[in-house]
Amino acid sequence: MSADGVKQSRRDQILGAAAELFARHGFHGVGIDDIGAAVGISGPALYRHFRSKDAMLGEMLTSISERLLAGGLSRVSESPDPTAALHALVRWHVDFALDDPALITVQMRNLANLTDPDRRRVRALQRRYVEVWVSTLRETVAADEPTARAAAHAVFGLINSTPHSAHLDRDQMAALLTRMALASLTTAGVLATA
Amino acid sequence: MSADGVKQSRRDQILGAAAELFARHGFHGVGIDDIGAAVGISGPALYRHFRSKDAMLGEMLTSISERLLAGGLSRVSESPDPTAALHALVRWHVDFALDDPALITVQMRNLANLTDPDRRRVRALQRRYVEVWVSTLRETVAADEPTARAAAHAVFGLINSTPHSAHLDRDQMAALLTRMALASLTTAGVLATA
DNA sequence: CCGATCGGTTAACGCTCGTTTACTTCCGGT
DNA sequence: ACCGGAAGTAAACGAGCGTTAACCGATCGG
Repeated sequence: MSADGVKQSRRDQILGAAAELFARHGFHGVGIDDIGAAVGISGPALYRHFRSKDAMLGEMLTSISERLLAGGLSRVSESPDPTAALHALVRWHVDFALDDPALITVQMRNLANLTDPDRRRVRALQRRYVEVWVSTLRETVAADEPTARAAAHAVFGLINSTPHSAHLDRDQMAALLTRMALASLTTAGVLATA
Repeated sequence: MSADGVKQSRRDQILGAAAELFARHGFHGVGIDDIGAAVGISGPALYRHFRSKDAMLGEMLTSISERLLAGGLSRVSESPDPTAALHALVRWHVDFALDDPALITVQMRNLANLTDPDRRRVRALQRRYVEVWVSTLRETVAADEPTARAAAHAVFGLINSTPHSAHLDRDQMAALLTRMALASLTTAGVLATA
């Protein structure tokens, strides 16, 4: 058992089940026994894999934020120009939200339930991710920095609305959200400094 | 004490404080003592005004949903044509979100914590509100019904992002959100059925 | 003047739930 | 064959919290 292939899968299985439950019922609305039951073991057995319930949420949100940031940075760096970068960012965020609706929901709603050091870590990562969007926006449309920041948050809200409306199939939903996001950001006069 | 002028103010004061706390820490993250302390009384005194903690959330969300629906219906009925109605709806929702960020946050995040009958009531009201948007959207842009529904939810997400980014002053924020929302909905080709 | 009611207090109860403990079982390496 | 650790279980503990109980002062209509 030198490598961590199998061991990791158990941790990831637990984190996945917990994410689903946290998304549906909220962090405090889910008991340790519920999480255990969701992966076929019962209750305190989870403490063989995580130090505490808080640690589970911490690891979950940290990993989400890291993945978002890493993906955003790589999309931007691989884009030939700022406009392409903005399109790539939108697609990246849309794909993430559609592929992991539970994770996106937990990240949106459960920041407040993090432990203080975990919250600092996660918010630092989130700030850096927002910064990627802000600088890309400032290069593509003429917007002052606070406006670009507010617009970025607004687009996150738009894209992250995915869990609340699953009535379209994945591809149509992706196309719709992408078009709406780009229209809200790039339509002439929307972000321009008054 | 036939009229309810003063008595209502105490209830409303409690509901306002509770909304603020629920928005910041989540329903289960707030104790009955915290709510009491926020209005200067302590703990169980709240039971002179509400049957239970659940009842507080129920009344809060029901009243939000009723206000949203009533406002939406009246804006639409007072508009001369569908395009004006859509603009009025956007303005109405933006104003609501900016004036009561705590209420909007609670409504977005704490539906799951409602009692079963309360949740049924609130979701029925929300469905009717969405329906107002869907029918207005279908009259203004050529969109099939599922697309219009998904677009409505997406715009709610965009507008409701307000609590997460207070870096602009109210009027600039209102103008920005309104422009972004309208652009995402009315830009040619965005909602058109492929 | 009086008594009921309204709004508040503190103390106690009881349940839920995260965490710990003690014990078992299985399996891989020497 | 055997030892050790990984992974699981059931039971107990302890804190937190929603709710109830018992009690008290003020206010106001008759």
